[in-house]
Amino acid sequence: MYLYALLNYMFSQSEENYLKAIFHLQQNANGGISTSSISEKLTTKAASVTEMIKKLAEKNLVDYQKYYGVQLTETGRKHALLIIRKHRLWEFFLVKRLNFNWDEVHDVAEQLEHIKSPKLVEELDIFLGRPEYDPHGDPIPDANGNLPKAPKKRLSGLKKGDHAICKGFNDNSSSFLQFLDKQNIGLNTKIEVIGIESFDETMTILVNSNTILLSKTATDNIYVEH
Amino acid sequence: MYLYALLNYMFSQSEENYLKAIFHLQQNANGGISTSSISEKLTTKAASVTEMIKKLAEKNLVDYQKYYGVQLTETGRKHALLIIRKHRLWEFFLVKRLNFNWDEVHDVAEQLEHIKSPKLVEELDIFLGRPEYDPHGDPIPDANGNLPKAPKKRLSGLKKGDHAICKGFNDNSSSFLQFLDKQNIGLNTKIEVIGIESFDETMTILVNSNTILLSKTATDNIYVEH
DNA sequence: ATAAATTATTAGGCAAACCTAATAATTTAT
DNA sequence: ATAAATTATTAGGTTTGCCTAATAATTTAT
Ligand SMILES: [Mn+2]
Ligand SMILES: [Mn+2]
Ligand SMILES: [Mn+2]
Ligand SMILES: [Mn+2]
Repeated sequence: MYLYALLNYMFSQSEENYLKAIFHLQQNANGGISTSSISEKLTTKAASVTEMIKKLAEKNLVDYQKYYGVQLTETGRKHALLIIRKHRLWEFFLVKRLNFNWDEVHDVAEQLEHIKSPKLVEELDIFLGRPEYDPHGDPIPDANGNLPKAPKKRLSGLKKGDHAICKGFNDNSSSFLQFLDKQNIGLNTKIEVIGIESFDETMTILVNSNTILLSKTATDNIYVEH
Repeated sequence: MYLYALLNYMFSQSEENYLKAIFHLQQNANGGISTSSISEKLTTKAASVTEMIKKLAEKNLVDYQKYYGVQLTETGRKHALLIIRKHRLWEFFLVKRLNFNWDEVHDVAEQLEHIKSPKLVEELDIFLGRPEYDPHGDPIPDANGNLPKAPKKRLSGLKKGDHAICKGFNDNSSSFLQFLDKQNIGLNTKIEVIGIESFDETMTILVNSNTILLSKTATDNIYVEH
């Protein structure tokens, strides 16, 4: 597709990182994305964000209204999804083919997602068997930017006696992923809720016949299918 | 290895491209590498080269004597070899795993060679079965920067009646590689010299029972084992 | 040996992507 | 409704890596 090829060579790494950040911020927000939230996500200063936002608006990747934040245009959204597609395909590759652990792949994928080659993305996708989810359970957009949107439910929403399967995480940080490793919780792990403390919502669950305690913070960050 | 890890995160893409260019220029030259040759190889202006060279000298990657060109230091050479290792491993990956043709991989490898992750290089190498040669017949340096140095002989040096096996090319440009494809000449192709025109050294060779004519320019650019 | 031609360096600028400090607009509190 | 606090923008720098034009050193030709 011609548009795709064009899109693919047009933007700098920095611009791509802004698009991705705005896309992710839009997932849990309605209305314009604030300068400060972008600045926090990218650990840059607000002044730099304003500057970049103007450039992105110039290129029709975002709609920008001074003092009222930005929103991705359709073009901006498509390109953000392409970067996310590449990020997640590479993470899958690293874990499933190169023996990386799931807590080691993010930083490398942050680099690989900027490699510009439409053929590479397509062939990698084929090579990997067109995976639908990355190693953290996050959906991989297809070549047209379509996301298999499975509505996610938090483990913290379950009740005593409920059975569930772990399907993803809100927090993909190495430290949380390593914690999950220690508790033997991974993608598609079967879980049973044994009990919930009334005073702080600490949850007792059963994982592979082991009893484990999880804080409310932890259970909030675990998505399940129920 | 600590030195390796340090090296691996220290240099910009631009600096790495200079190191690689200088390394390749040193292969066919003795003494200092001239500013103009680097400028030509990287298609930048001489003034930019002088500037960058000073920075590389500052970082002890090259020895630089004003007006007499540069030479890589041991550290510079090690790092150049790491970039070349990555470049060639990725080319191998693209051709052998992702169905790229050998004339399509160079530009993508130019991007991939700058990805910074020692683990990625090592795991990729293992995944690919520790290949010794890239798809163009160029040797892949090992993790310590050692190159399997097979002395290369030009096809143009052979005589009527000689048999040989194609082992590499001096020119890795898409156009030359595509020309070779058309003539059914690839790595390890068996060749027999049928005759050589005395006036322009055009060579008649036998490839898979087909008779082919190759210009002196072409036979100069084909390396053989004999 | 000197002049001409070639090659390299320096000087001075520019664009991208950051920054800090100063100012302006909006939002929240009184 | 006004003042205070918060958030965003603008103004003015910095660094990296590139450029052109001017100058300097080296090499080649006479
Ligand atoms: Mn990630
Ligand atoms: Mn992920
Ligand atoms: Mn190459
Ligand atoms: Mn190659």
